[in-house]
Amino acid sequence: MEKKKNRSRKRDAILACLAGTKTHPSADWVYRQLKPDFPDLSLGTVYRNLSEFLESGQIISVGSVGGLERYDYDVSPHAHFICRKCHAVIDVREIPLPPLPELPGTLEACAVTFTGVCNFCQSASSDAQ
Amino acid sequence: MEKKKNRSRKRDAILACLAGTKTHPSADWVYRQLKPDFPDLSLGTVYRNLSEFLESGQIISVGSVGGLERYDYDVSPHAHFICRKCHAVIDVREIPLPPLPELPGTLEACAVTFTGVCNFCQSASSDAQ
DNA sequence: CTTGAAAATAAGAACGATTCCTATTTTTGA
DNA sequence: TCAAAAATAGGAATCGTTCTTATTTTCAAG
Repeated sequence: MEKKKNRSRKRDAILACLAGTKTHPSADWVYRQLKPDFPDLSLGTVYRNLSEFLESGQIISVGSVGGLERYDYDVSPHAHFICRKCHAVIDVREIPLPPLPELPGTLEACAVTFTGVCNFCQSASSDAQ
Repeated sequence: MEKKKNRSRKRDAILACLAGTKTHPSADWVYRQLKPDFPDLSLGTVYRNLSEFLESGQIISVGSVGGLERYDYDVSPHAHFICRKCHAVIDVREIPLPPLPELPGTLEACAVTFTGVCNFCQSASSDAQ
């Protein structure tokens, strides 16, 4: 028996915030983004709603990047490139997944994550020379 | 100019502990594992040494699983299956990586992670019926 | 339009993993 | 044997996240 959900302007705004960016934000980023429009928004509300979106499959988690959980509105299959310097999370498409091997359990999700230094940080550090 | 490293019996034991298990342990697991043999071992020492091993490339991180960072002595290319119920991390081999697309930065590492419910938890929950 | 029960929230306390700090101990090379 | 450098213990501090409780909002029924 699942609980009835009431409408909430703030919940809508949190989801819209995720939908409207490609930055794969953290809870805090969403909070700071919405705070001007919702001066009494609390960080706990952002966390609670993000958790609910996760559970209902409306969003996915990119995992913890630099200690901050990052979220993604795009639930379609794609990979991520994560910069270990600036912690940018960038979509990587056109990754044809290989035929899956036998797994030690039932598969629910698959994440492909590349790590390195993004082009921006790369040129920034060569400038610094 | 890199710093000279002195020998340390505890550091050796921490690395050996990782080398001797396939459970992809957390810092706390390593700590509890070694505490009987090193009664004055402190958790900070485990964290510090794990960080140093990470930085020197002697081990890799599996990422945060259920809020705990998990480490892997096996640095050869392989994937992981993570059970969302018991948080087991299980090696998955024979994943031929697809030809890589153009990436938005320099590639340093690639992680392939499957998520689901492991066979053990699966049968445990069907028993519970 | 009321009204009351359920749902959502704000505010901040609590929690827990990890990092940091400092005095002490260990290691190493001379 | 000795002194400088490295490593550690112990515990405080940090900080992302979760939890608690009193208050506010939503919504359906009357």
